[in-house]
Amino acid sequence: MSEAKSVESRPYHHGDLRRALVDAARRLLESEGPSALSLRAVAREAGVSPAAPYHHFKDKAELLDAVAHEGWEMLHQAMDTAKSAAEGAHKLSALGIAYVCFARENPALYRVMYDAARDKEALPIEMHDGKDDSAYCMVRDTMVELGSDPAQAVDLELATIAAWCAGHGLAEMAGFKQFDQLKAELGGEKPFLEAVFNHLGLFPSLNRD
Amino acid sequence: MSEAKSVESRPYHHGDLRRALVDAARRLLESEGPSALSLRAVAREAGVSPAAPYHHFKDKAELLDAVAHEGWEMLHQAMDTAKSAAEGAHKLSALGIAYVCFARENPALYRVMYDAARDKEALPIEMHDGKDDSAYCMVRDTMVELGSDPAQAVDLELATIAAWCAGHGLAEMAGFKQFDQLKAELGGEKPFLEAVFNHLGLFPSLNRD
DNA sequence: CAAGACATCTGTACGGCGCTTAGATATGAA
DNA sequence: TTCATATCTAAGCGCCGTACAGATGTCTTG
Repeated sequence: MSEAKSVESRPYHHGDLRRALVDAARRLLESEGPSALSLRAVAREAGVSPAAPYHHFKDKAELLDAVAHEGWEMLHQAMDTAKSAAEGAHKLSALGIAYVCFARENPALYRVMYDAARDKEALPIEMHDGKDDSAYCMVRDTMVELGSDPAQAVDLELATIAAWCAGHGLAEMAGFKQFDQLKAELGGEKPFLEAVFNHLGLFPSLNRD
Repeated sequence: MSEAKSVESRPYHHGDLRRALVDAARRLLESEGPSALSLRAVAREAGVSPAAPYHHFKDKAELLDAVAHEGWEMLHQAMDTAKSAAEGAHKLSALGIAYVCFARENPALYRVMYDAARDKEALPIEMHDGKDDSAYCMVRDTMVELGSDPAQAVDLELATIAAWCAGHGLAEMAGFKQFDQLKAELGGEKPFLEAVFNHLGLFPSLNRD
């Protein structure tokens, strides 16, 4: 009874269904794509009845929110890693590249993430220790580290917005067939992405060196 | 029999149902939003049975394609008008503003347009007289008019892509709540959009004056 | 003008969907 | 042990996209 079956907190009589449902959703998302992600299919994949998820999520959107949330965490981590690996003025473009690469490597997940954002009309803001720890905030912080004046709050915010919008746009369109030839000429997708970012003049420090 | 009932080409016995369906879809899109746009609802709005649309469209996606197509035409026209109204170096940012404003004023339509593009993994290319007459092409042409070297084909294309991606990203995110305060500080949405575009350094001619 | 070919539309049906409700079952606290 | 409560199942509602058979109107051809 009191013995822990697997890791921690197995609150009730079926295991941790909430966790299992999110995992099942991510599995389906990868294997079948976003259009196959029905609540019933997720329940099926998790081996429970179609009504079971409603004890853990108010509705389908709330389940997708949970999936999206994990996506944002993954994106944040990917950007964090890329920033650490880059040097000085390259940190900012490294963030952009990491952002777009994440979206391109996880297209279905990225779509769920932004569908949720569009519905809520807001990017997710993740607070840790009372501080905004979102990926968006990370871009702004990096701009300051690279020389943007934090006292010029409006300019700083506008530059961050411009950068984020460009990243999102590129993330959604990098796979479009129109660009196939250009990608081939430039030697693949990653060089293509870097080249596009180099044509964005929003990073003064980028243009300088 | 040979008398024209309304304008031209009334091919058959119910009128021009294809036209009526697209109109009904656009009406529903405006009044109820994209989530209410079911094939059955469109048929209902047009006053026909749920199966009738299948004689004019292969499936729901094809109907939405037709709606999206009209959206792209409207966007193209809005951009064309804006370009004509602007002077010299301002033509490019005028295009960007017009693009984002169109998306913001027709959010549901814009969503249908890009959902279709994402599914096809391609922007629509509209040919007239054998020439690419798409809105995307219009941006590239404008860059050339403003001094970009058409011989540097790769650079020109990259700059166009960067500009388009930034426009799309901003179009999707301009309504996010995170930006409400900033928009208020800047005196509304349009000044906000202009400010973001000014922070995109992709337009050398923009930065110059 | 008659007759058949054809395009167009309706009626009906199928399976899947999101979600609700009622009832079964297991868990944890008194 | 009892009982409230959390969790899950079974069944069902109305909606969806789509298919198909048949009715109805239009056009062509003789």
